[in-house]
Amino acid sequence: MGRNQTFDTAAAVRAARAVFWARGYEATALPDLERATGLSRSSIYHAFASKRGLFDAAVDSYLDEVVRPRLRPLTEDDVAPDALDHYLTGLRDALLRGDTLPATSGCLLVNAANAPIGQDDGVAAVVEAYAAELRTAMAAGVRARLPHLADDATQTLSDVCTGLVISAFALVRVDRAEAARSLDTARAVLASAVAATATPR
Amino acid sequence: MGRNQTFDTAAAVRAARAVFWARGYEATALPDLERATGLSRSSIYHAFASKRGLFDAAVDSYLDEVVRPRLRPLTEDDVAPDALDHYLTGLRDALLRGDTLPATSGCLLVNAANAPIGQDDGVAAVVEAYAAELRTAMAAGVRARLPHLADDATQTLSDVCTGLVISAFALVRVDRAEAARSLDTARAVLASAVAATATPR
DNA sequence: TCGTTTTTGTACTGATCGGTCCACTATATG
DNA sequence: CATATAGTGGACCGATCAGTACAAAAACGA
Repeated sequence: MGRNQTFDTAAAVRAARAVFWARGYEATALPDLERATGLSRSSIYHAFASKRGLFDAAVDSYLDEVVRPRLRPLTEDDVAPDALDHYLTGLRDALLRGDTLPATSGCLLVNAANAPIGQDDGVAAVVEAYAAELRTAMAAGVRARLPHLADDATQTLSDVCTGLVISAFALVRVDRAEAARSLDTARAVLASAVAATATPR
Repeated sequence: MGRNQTFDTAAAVRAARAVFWARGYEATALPDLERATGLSRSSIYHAFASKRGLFDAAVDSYLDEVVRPRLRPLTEDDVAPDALDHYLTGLRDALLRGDTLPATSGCLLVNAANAPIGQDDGVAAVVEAYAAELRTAMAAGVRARLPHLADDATQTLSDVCTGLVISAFALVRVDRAEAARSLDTARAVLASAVAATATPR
């Protein structure tokens, strides 16, 4: 009983997500969100209770629709040997590709971590979990490429990749070339580890 | 002729710097700056012309009084072999040391890069220059430790250190342990490069 | 003493912020 | 039909924002 919702919630969240991604939580004003979603303020508050509620929905959708799809080849049951290299080159290309959101605005969550909203316990927990997810995926990629590597070397290598991915995100907004270099460095480290294992001197 | 300035400009900038560092440019309000500096709004505008002017002064003082002193052992004419490891452990300890500004708020410039103020060309240029300065210092540290390393390996190694330092800064606010891990990873990579060079198999 | 500069206090501007409220219309079920 | 929910529009709230204006006081050199 009662009227059905006419707009697509997921689409509205995606539109809001783009604004939060590009401008950050604090700098995004209600009129921006009304414009992006095509919804009136009343509808926004009806559907999401608050600006913060919409942001939380945007973060969820960011993880589900942006982060995890890109990470999938590294999180599935069997991981291809070149999956990690593909991830790094794919991300590199994305950061260099014109005016896309990743290129101009990096990572929604890394941005949030270094903004006032990052001090919020809930947001901090999400970012922390994201970093852990990233690190697990990197480790899977390293293991797929170098199955016989010692555990501590595997961990160091995946921590290197994780850190360089994060630093790439932290730098894109200001220096796209430096961000790409960061990802190339991760690939170089990986390649030299492979070379060292394949042809021990 | 005329009254002399009674307050210490450098001290006022330091006080403002701490607020910008902890809260970011956008979230810092004029009353915050009045409280921190002990100056009235009139005096602030008289001395620094604008909030932005004070921020620029804070950034300069951050580079001169925070960044470069810590980097000095790596930027002087002759660099000690263990200077880079000292830098990394020193930074690691600073990020873990209680309620200091680096531990709670990371790096003023990395924070600025991921905030709306980072879109400003002037600020972006400063952050870019900072990243370059960091990378040069890391390279000097690597060369001091491994003088006979090939050029490309030296560059990769210093890029790894630079990236892991940046990622540590990008994560402290949200996950102090992960940030420390990032710096430990840099040290581990460095150590294994040393081991590989010292005892080639 | 006289001008000059520093510094403060206070009040103000115009704009924007997130959020609320309400009246109204539209569409669904029963 | 009644009733419940979806959605809009617009006015409004109190708070806050960066920045300005102005007068007064305080400390300096000449």
